[in-house]
Amino acid sequence: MSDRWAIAATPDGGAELAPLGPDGLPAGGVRREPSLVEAVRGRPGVARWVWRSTAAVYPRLLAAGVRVDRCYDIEDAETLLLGHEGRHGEPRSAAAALARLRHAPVPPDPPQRAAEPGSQSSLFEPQPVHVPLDDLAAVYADQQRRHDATAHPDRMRLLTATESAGMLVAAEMTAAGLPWRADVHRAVLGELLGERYAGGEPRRLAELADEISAAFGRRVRPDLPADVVRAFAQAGVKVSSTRRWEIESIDHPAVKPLIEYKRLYRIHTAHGWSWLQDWVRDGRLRTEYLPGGTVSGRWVTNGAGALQIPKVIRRAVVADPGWRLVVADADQLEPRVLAAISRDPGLMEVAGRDADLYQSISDRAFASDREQAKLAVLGAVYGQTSGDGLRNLAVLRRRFPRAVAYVDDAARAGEEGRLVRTWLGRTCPPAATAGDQDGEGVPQEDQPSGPAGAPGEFVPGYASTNARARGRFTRNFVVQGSAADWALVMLAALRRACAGLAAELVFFQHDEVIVHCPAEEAPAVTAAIREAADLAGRVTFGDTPVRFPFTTAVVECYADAK
DNA sequence: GAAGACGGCGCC
DNA sequence: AAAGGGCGCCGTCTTC
Repeated sequence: MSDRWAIAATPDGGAELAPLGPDGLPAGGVRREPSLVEAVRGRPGVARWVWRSTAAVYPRLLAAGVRVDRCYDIEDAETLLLGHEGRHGEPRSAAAALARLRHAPVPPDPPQRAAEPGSQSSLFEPQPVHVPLDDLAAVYADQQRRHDATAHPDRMRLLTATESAGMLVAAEMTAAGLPWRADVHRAVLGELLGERYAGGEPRRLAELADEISAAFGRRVRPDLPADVVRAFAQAGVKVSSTRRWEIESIDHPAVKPLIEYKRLYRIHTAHGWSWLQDWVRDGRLRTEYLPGGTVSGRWVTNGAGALQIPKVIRRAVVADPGWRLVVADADQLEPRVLAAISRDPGLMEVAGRDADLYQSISDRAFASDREQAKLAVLGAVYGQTSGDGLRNLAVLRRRFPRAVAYVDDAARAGEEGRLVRTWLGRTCPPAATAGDQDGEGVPQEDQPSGPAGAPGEFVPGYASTNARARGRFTRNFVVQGSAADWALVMLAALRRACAGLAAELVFFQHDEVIVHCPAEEAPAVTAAIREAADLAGRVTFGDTPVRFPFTTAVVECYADAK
């Protein structure tokens, strides 16, 4: 049996499929079968399924109990390849890719829609435009050639293959759901917010609002920033906003209850009773994971705000009876990634140990002040512009010149309007936002774009402010995005390691993963996570001494992991 | 009444 | 001590 097969779902639930030859085109005749699910189930020897879109095909297979080892997601690869080619805005559907290949009019992409609570999500929507299998294969074969034209074809192939694996992980996590105890969640809400008055207002919020009003000497609505700013002004305190960092140093009796109100109000509105009603069913939090949903390659979720769950609410994440949660958190991922991509000798040396990286850096350069070292590193990665961070950055630059030069170069590229890429080749979108001047982007040749910033009307200070913001973005992009590259490779390896176990991946959040498994599998899962991290370091970044340790915990409740 | 901007804050 | 990067989602306010 050929190791790669292409498959296309037909509108009646059937499939067209064919084995692919070395050129990526069908090597035998195209078969038509009445059931997509049975077509895949009956061919366990296929090493990689090439299909239009994982989100469109795989949930149906999972619902029927069919898993696949590997896939190649044509529309995801199209997105990555277009980005690398500096053509971010162009339609990415298979139909569009085919039209470009045929020099035909290119159809726009169908609009995305947000998840609605309780719906089965976009994953079960009907196919948009049916692309016949021969045409799909033609697009695939052309994509293989386009990989060869990139700066690092081997890395680009790894990127598309790995993000395809990520699509499988995402569909499986979406189908599995995160174990969620609604009764525990309700108990936490009761403790924090008190019982609800008629109309849904929690007692504790009402009490805090009263305290705040009493402190100001008049009725104040703490959920209205404008009202709070006015109240402070009447009390003789000028504030430009009611953000916590701005008001917390003010000496006024309203500050303490106000900050507490904001904390609890947030929990009530974003992760309270109605959230529970909307997103938790049958003991699982239901959301949809979207790999590569951000420009840097980080994932997003569609629905439930599942990557922003407050720590206090994590008490509701509890393993099934007899099962455990293996919670694993990569230690100081971003500076380790910076060491690997910059190949800075000093930083690689400290990142070559499992010990706390910020502590190691502070021992070398910051008189053992870990917090200062951490702020300096984050300042370098985020583009800090003022304060202590700048002085610390100078220290960092002296000790780790290549690492700092790497992010400085990325920042300069951004300020000059050039493209930057992650280690594996994910490319940041050009500065000009969709639809204005310069629209069609800048192909490979990284041309300097004259005076930095936007063409068009010139407002003194405006262009340079934009250029600096752009520099901070590209500076961060190369590190955050390369960390996302690594995380994707790690996830793919971990998924493979869990294939023979009952264990399943149930959560992934940038540098943290949760596996739900029978208690007796927990040691094997823990070992698999460490092996996946090591493997990902080697596969992603090649031959470097940099290590990627995880902090792992085997717990029954997520909140006990930290 | 729907859509979008904005302030604010949770997570990494 | 100062207010950098990436997101999603909420409620309010504004606009059409």
